[in-house]
Amino acid sequence: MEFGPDDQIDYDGPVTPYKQLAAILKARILRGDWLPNRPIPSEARLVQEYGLARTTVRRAIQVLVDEGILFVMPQRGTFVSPPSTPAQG
Amino acid sequence: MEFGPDDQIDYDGPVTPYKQLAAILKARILRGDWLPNRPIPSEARLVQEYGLARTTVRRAIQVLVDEGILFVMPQRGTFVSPPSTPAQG
DNA sequence: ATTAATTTGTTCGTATGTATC
DNA sequence: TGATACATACGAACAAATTAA
Repeated sequence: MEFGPDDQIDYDGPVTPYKQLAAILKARILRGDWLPNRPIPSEARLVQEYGLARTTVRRAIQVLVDEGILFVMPQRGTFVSPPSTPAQG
Repeated sequence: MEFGPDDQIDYDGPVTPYKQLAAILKARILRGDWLPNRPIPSEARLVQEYGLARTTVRRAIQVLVDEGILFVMPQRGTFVSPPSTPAQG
């Protein structure tokens, strides 16, 4: 068994909370909880939902932004990136 | 009663303090004081608790890390390794 | 047009760990 | 032994743009 993205944060675990949240959000996206070009819950909402500080939530989001999974529209929200369309095959 | 890892360090004994501490920590882990994937007390805490220098504490921890009993997550803490599950007998 | 609420952006301070010198 | 660096987390506050009423 290994560390997987549950729905709860393990504060005392070896994996930092922001990495846990990043994994959780990624899993939820892949699961289809939020669709491409659709916003994920606001930072404030995620703070509530997972009981984390906003800085921690933002760090998790930044991870997924760096991975190209999310993109941010300032003052509008954070959205699920559309599937890569290389060459428009 | 036999010779075993007590809770106190014998500075005048034949066994070096860091080896004594390693034995103590190992005993406490096997006893279940700290569970798998859970952090053991911080280095600073162990320094206080056993009255040892930090270098000594770290040396003791390194022994158990080498034995696979502990693993360190930088900037996070030192954790008890999960039980090896070979073949899941 | 005003106002208020929402949402991301930014910064500061405090605390806790290990890492390093 | 002591000091500093680095990574992480929480809390709070404020700015700026957007949106809704």
